[in-house]
Amino acid sequence: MDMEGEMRIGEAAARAGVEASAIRFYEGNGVLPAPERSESGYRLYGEDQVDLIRFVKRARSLEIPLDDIRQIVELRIGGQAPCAVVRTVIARQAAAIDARIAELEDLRREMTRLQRLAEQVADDWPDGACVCHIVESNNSAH
Amino acid sequence: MDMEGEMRIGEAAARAGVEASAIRFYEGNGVLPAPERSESGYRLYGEDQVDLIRFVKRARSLEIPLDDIRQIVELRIGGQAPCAVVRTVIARQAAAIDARIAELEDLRREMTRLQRLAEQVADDWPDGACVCHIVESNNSAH
DNA sequence: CTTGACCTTCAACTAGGTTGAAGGTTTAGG
DNA sequence: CCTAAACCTTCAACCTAGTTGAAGGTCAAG
Repeated sequence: MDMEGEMRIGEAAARAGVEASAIRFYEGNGVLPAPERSESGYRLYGEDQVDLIRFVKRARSLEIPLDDIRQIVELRIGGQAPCAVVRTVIARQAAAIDARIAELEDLRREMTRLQRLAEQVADDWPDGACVCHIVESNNSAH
Repeated sequence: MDMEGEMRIGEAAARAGVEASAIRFYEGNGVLPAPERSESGYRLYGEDQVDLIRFVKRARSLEIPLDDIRQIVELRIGGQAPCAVVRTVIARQAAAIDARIAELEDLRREMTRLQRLAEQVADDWPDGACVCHIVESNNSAH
């Protein structure tokens, strides 16, 4: 019942929904283990490896850093339950996302302020008014 | 009245609030013009150059791409009013920020869902329950 | 036996810088 | 005068997370 190594990288990539180059990149960076090779040197993957690739894809779609993913994958491969680490990583990522959203909302408010300022300038000198200085004249904060 | 080139890169950087290495990087990438040099090869900046560096810093703090900033700086140096481009760039950047915020809010909702799922699992099997599969079991969307 | 699809490795590119090595300059103090 | 600190120079490597392309090997079909 040795069903290992049924497919090459192209099919594994298609099944997991990533590009083959991404799989090679993950392997090269220690995120995924080196798979079997055919006699001629082709990488060969089984269903379980495809599951692992899917896991990495899903985690990346949550924008979790590869360093964190690598840790979790290592535990899984080592046969240990990565639950605690998964919880920690999710919490950390949630916090990072919150922080980034807050940052971007600040920026967005600032952009709106600049746009209103630009309109104002256009109202004051309607004929080809100059908006050039609205960016440099407001170095407050950030 | 030749007051050009009163300071070296360190002071210019300090006055503009950036690192000297960033100024060299901007110059090397055509965002800032090459400044005068002293006999011994040191870069020399005047107040107007410092203003230009401040402008770049301010624009970067709005996370405007260097390509856009370079365009605006080129117009300014060429003596042309960059107003129209500034308006366009601000609008484009505002749209980009909106898009990114929406993306991150989706992610944030997904993280919250995962965290609730993890609690649920912990409730069902309170003694060292396994959360490992909550990430890989939800490949919907994204 | 050739064509095309697939695979291999390695290197370069993306954005926006930071960090460090190896070496030259300037300035203040002894 | 000499030296040590602080400053400057250029160039190269590193960061994230891959993608793209070159040069070449493998394999099935026609």
